[in-house]
Amino acid sequence: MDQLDRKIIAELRQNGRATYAELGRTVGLSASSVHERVGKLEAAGVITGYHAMVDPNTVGLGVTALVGIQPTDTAAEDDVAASLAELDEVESCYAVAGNEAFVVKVRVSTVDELERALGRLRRIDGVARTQTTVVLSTRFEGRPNNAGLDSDSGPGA
Amino acid sequence: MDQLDRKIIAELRQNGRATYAELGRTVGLSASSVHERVGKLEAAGVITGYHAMVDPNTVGLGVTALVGIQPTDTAAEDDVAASLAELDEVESCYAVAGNEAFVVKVRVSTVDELERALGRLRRIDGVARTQTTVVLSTRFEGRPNNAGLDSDSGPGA
DNA sequence: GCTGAAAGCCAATACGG
DNA sequence: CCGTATTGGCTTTCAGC
Repeated sequence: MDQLDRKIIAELRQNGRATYAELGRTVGLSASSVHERVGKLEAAGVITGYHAMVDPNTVGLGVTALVGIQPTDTAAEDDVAASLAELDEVESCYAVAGNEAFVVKVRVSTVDELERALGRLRRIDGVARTQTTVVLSTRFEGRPNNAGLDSDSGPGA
Repeated sequence: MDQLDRKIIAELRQNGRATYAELGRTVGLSASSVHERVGKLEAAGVITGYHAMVDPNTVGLGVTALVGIQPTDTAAEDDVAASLAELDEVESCYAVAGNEAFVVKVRVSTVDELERALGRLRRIDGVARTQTTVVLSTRFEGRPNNAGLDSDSGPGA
């Protein structure tokens, strides 16, 4: 994992469909060298996949909410997480410190759907309470954070 | 935006590097038709980009936190959002309903770095208070939510 | 809007330094 | 670990339906 790898990663985060030839031109390597490096980065689990980003509003997912989940005293967190994973509308799930066991991001089409989704969340075994924060607008999201990919590991590190 | 487009989108969300030929085989179209459809989806803003996903832990970003941001009474929210966007460690930013104006996701290398990042957040003009929730583990994240991409627009819709 | 064909480019592999 | 070479597949464009 040297500077060249970091440049390749940064480029692929920005353009996941960049060709090896393009990447080679950007970082100053041959396409085959880039191919080899990317293969190793994938095998090492650094690059976990490539995905098209879709504007949620254009596919009928205009309502987003962040939902804190308080478990019952006897709940097994892994079981709760597994149940959360089964709900399509739960896009992300974080186990957190604090009063709540999890914070999940939920995306649905309408406020009506949100109500139904929250009902499904509360019906999960081991879920005691939910606390919902409605997202009014997404200012930016999933932005490439290159703190670990530039020359230093972040401001003031 | 018909069923074929939805299948193409679902496929590209899962594999952003799928070739047009592959997509064509999956959905039952020629590569050139897929090419044309994808171009239109990109032009229409449905597909906003393609990105490699990177395991944060492997690039020195092992600490994640969700930070609620309470603005001062006189703060201009757009200015605050713009300031948040200038910080590399802020990966996502949502304007939310409730006590707080924003919830942001912060990713840094260490707890020390988190402390410094929170200091930078609080120093932003218009930020009165922050409330930080440390993420203990990411169970899943950014999962393809195909609620709007399947035949119906979600469970029970 | 889809197909099929043609030209150039790329992916993937193998091999040599 | 990197570069060159090769083969087959793919992208991209365009004519035609």
